[in-house]
Amino acid sequence: MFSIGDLSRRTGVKVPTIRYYEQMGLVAAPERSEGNQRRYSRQELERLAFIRHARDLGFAVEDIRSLIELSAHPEQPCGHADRIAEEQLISVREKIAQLKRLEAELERIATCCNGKTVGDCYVIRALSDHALCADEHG
Amino acid sequence: MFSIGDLSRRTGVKVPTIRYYEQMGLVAAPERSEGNQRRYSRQELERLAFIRHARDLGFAVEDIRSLIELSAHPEQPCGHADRIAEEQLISVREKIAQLKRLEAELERIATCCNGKTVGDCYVIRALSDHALCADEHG
DNA sequence: CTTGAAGCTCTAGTGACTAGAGCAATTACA
DNA sequence: TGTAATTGCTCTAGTCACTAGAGCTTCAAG
Repeated sequence: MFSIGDLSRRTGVKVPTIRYYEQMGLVAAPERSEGNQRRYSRQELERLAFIRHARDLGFAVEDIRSLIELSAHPEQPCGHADRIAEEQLISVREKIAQLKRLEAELERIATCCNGKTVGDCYVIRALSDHALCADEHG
Repeated sequence: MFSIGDLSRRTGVKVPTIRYYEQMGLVAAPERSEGNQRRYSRQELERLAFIRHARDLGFAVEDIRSLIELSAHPEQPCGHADRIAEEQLISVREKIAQLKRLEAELERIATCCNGKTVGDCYVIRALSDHALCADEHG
């Protein structure tokens, strides 16, 4: 049996976050000690590790809920789980592409500032005048 | 003079967001028509375009507030504006690196699922068992 | 048996908006 | 000039995924 602090240390999920997940129904309400403290089993540790891992990978809490439901029915086809992961992959790729555009523009902005005062600072000018942008964004 | 809707169309910032920026003090409260509707000048249009652009580049509202304050003092050295842009560039690069790690793992997860049912689905297994990860994350 | 860490519940705050209710003003057209 | 559609107004509350703090109780070590 693990206390909520044990669970936190073992999974890297903060204590208030574990309680928040319980409130959201992502993890079930565990047993309690006589003094009303949460006591977790190994199974619950594993579920929390699963959640942690999925959150690290950027899955939304709602997606994680779906994945958990799916894993509770191991006899069903796994197409749905696949689709969730693929959608996540697509959205990660989009974010990367977007961020690379930002990187390019920020590089241009941040490295070209030869002005000495704000009045001729390229950072400010570039943000003021969209025409200075090399590519379209937003 | 522009109505809030004009401003929205010209800058791509949604109407409620413009009002929110006013509340946050990012844009000044504009003149009002006799019937109490907001009326903006070209200067205010330009400031909003600046904000929009900076938000697109991922600057936090607080950073934008700093940049606006800086641009109000064009005689000062621009090192601060530079620093904000450079920090932004660093954080964008970190996000890209992180997302690339996610992409790699999601690719592995989403494309290797040869199972027919959830019970042997790689997506679920990979999320359950961090040991299947090729690299560390989180 | 005491002390200090860890736990409990509850409320409220974060950032950057977004949505909706219930009105008032403006604009386009007849 | 009338009227209907559109746009605007304020205000409150909701979103996501937590995080912080108050004020109390329980637990584990010495």
